[in-house]
Amino acid sequence: MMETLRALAEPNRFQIVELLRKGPRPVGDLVNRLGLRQPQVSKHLRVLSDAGLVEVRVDAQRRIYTLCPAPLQELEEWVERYRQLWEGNFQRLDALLDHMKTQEKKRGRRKRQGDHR
Amino acid sequence: MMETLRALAEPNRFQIVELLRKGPRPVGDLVNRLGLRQPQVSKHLRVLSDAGLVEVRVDAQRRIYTLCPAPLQELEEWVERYRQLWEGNFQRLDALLDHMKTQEKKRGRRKRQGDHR
DNA sequence: ATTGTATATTCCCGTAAAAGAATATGTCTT
DNA sequence: AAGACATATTCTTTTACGGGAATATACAAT
Repeated sequence: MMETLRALAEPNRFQIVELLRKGPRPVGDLVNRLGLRQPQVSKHLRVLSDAGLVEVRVDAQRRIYTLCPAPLQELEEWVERYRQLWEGNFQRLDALLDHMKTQEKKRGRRKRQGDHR
Repeated sequence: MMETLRALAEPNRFQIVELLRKGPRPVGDLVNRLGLRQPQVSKHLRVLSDAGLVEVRVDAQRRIYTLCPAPLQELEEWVERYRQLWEGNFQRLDALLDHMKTQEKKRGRRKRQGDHR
């Protein structure tokens, strides 16, 4: 998950992923579309590959890169756990309770020292 | 979008977001839960704030941070555009066609030079 | 066998960004 | 008013990472 995010957080890699969304592409293709030089593209592809975001298929001298669903799927699942945020504010409660609990100690400490607020 | 990803890509900030998912929290609370020092937490919160991921509510000396839905919602929408990836492989087609088009030029060039493969 | 083409890798450099330490700001308590 | 407390900001140091240039690898074509 962290690795996925790190990989996507770089603008050029993000673009690569966007391009690959439409389908697999060889490196040269990507080099043309992005304004980047071939070595940098290869390097970015390496990072994406390490993150499991892309896979290579070898076709003679060409390397055809394909987007991998898994990490994106994971990302979606993760962000979906945040739905409650914009689907009603039934959060506040436990957080506030939790917060009050944290304050207890300090309040107690103060009382012990004669806090008569 | 890019800013959201950049912000989330840092492990500690990611943790902060995870913590805030359950509800708003003051800074000190976060400092306790993460193993971080207060200034770093404040700095990370600054980045998250700049990315629009959190908002502050002032409560006396406390600053209560709350997660903002919008950027996460955007992120979800973005990743949802990738659903087709794991919901059937009806992609390949246009990509391949596109790829073949790119190859035409070169093939033509080779032919002109007497490519009799 | 030689040349050309597609891609990957290595090394170096500059910059951005994170951690550490110290300090500033503002509010509360007494 | 003085001290404690919670948080933010600044400055410095260190580390990570992306770009550039050169080179390596591997397959293709003649």
